Amino acid sequence: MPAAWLSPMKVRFAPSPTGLLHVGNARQAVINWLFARAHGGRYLLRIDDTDTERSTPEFARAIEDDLRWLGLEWDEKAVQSERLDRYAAAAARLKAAGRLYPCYETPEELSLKRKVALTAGRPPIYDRAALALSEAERARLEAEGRRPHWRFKLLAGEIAWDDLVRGPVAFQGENLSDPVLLREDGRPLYTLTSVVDDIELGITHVIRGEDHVANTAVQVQLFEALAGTGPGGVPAFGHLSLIAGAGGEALSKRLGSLSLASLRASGLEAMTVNGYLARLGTPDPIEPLPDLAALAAGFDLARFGRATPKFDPAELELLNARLLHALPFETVAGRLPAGFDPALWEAVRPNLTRLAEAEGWLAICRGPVVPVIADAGFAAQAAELLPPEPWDEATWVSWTAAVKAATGRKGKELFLPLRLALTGLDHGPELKALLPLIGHERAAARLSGKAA
RNA sequence: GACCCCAUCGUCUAGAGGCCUAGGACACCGCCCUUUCAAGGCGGCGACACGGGUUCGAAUCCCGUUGGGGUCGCCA
Repeated sequence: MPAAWLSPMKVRFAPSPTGLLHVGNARQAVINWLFARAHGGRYLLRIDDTDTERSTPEFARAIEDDLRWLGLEWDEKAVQSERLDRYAAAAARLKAAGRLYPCYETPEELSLKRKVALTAGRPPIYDRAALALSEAERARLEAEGRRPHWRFKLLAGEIAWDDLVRGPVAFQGENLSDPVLLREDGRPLYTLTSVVDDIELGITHVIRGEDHVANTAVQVQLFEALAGTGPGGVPAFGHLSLIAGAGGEALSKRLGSLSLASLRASGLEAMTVNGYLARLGTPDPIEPLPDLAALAAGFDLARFGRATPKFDPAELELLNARLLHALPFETVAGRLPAGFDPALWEAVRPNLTRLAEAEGWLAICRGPVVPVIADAGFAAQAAELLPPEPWDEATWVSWTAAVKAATGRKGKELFLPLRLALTGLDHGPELKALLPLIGHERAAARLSGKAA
């Protein structure tokens, strides 16, 4: 019996709806999805909206729209703001176990402490002053009207795990700061909610950015406190390197136009974005692939390097064009303007950078097109030689041969004026494919200088 | 500032001491094909950050320098 059946793999993508999805987030989403798909696992979308000040339903909706556009459908969805009772229960257990302790410093006091530690050359780790408070002191603070926030008491000693992408990673508990799990107003914080959900929703593999490595060290102890160390306790972790801008600048801080929504609005194909994000940072070629299944085949987390790759929008452009050039008609038919057929698509496809450009070529066939004619005599002569319909791909060859024989023109002298007259442009798809689509009536009119 | 990670062609990377006069993909350049563009075929340009070690031998190991990234929130 396959082990996967006994303990199905399950991953999650957990965005916080405090902004639009950007390429960095999207990369995590794609990679998690592919990982689940490649291993027959499940994919959970978790909306991390515990930051009530910054989270909005609009952003949550926009994120879901972006994911659907990419094709990253989720098997399950959880919303943290609907699970507050779970977090409260977990916090109660931690308090009972003596791992959660009340602290009374104000944010101002804490930032002062950090500043002092920093200038003294010490790491800005919480000094656990609250742990030394006597019962009487706590009572006095409470009497002053102070409400506590609660910290998780970290254990000293090594915290180690075998990272799915980074290999062995180790931290010393004493070098870490006790994380705040409950705010003064009682709201639970990410460090807690994430672990509670990972346990209760059965997450087996946590794949996230390397900005979370230190969190993982802290959360490993939380997993152990809440779920134990046995199977089903601490999940496996993989920390992907973050991506940088083309200039090497950190991306997370300069999202700028790199939101997924802007990429989508610019007319890129979803598979262009998926393919680029799934391959960047791996030795596998960034290549046009028809669908997510093709990307999932051979997907291996271990292929991601530890260095920080650069995200280059120009690569996206190139990939999009290559993708379009290989796209079968059936795949895009629904997104093409009415009037497109396989023949026109085949003719036009190699000239596209963006799918939206296809419409322009349809207009060339349908008209009206204002012809560009430099030599009216030549054009008229060519019009005379137009054979009667029906036309097919051979028509162009036989017609231009006849024009060549009659006028003595050849090469560029022959072909460019015809293209200009027929399409109004000096470049475009092969005319042997376009001519039958333009048809006799319009071709004749255009060659005689009339818009048609 | 402290701690962690990283450092090979323009870009993504292969490389786990001799197989490397460093391989691939994309980009770029040239040729072929071609009315143009694209596609395709063939070819070319192009890199081990720097300095010390270790070794018979280093892109590969060690130390340092420099550069880049990350973390150090009552954000996630």
